[in-house]
Amino acid sequence: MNEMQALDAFASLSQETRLRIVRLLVIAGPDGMPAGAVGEAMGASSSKISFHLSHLERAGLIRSRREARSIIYSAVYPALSGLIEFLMRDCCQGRCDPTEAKCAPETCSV
Amino acid sequence: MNEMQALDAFASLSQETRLRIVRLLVIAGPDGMPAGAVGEAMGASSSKISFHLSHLERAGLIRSRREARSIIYSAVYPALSGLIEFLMRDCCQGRCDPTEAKCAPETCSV
DNA sequence: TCCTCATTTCAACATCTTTTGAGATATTGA
DNA sequence: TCAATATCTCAAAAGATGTTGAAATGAGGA
Repeated sequence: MNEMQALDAFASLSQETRLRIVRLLVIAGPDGMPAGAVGEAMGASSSKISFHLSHLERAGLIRSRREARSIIYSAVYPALSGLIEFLMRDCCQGRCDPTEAKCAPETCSV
Repeated sequence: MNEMQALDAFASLSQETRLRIVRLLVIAGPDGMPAGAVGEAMGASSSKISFHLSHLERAGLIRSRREARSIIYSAVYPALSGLIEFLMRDCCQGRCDPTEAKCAPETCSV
């Protein structure tokens, strides 16, 4: 995960419809769900959903596969968890380990 | 952390200067650093830095305290780590625990 | 008190993002 | 092959966000 990827990912997640789509797909699990079902869950037009789904896919947060007539979208879990790793990298100049537990900078400074 | 707070946080992190400020403050640790030093590190005008610092503070990702003439900014760690918790909530319909370790949905579906 | 330093505020402008609706494309079953 | 279904693309309009430079505020020291 580099800065540019992180920026794209955060931009993707900063939009209400897209954040909801990601959470829906996180809950759905690795099998994912078809674009149409996502659209129905969001109550949004197909072009709107398509726009947001490709935005999320370009950012690497979800991916798609075709299955018969449908295109199935699913969450890319490592991309999501990689975001916090990127944010917390070098936390407190390396004096604490944010991957071990919740980063507790009170315990690692001075 | 609710949806609106998460949207604000992600929007804050989706801008290059702001993402760099947060990473700088994460590395700086809980003591933080004055606005002027942040601006110098970014090579940006004071009004630009001030705009982005208040954006981040409004989103709850950083906070400030006055110390003599300077205003010292520091990262709010729980707000940062709360972001992934929010994203991963109910992951795979609760069949895996994303806070325990990296969420491994391969092991929790079907 | 007055001056200086550190930071914030403001308004105008430029730029980027999202929504809309119409039409295009791809896959399957009759 | 044709019709039906599922999804995507595109351009224009609307809306949101970031940048700039000048002026305002607020704290501390002479």
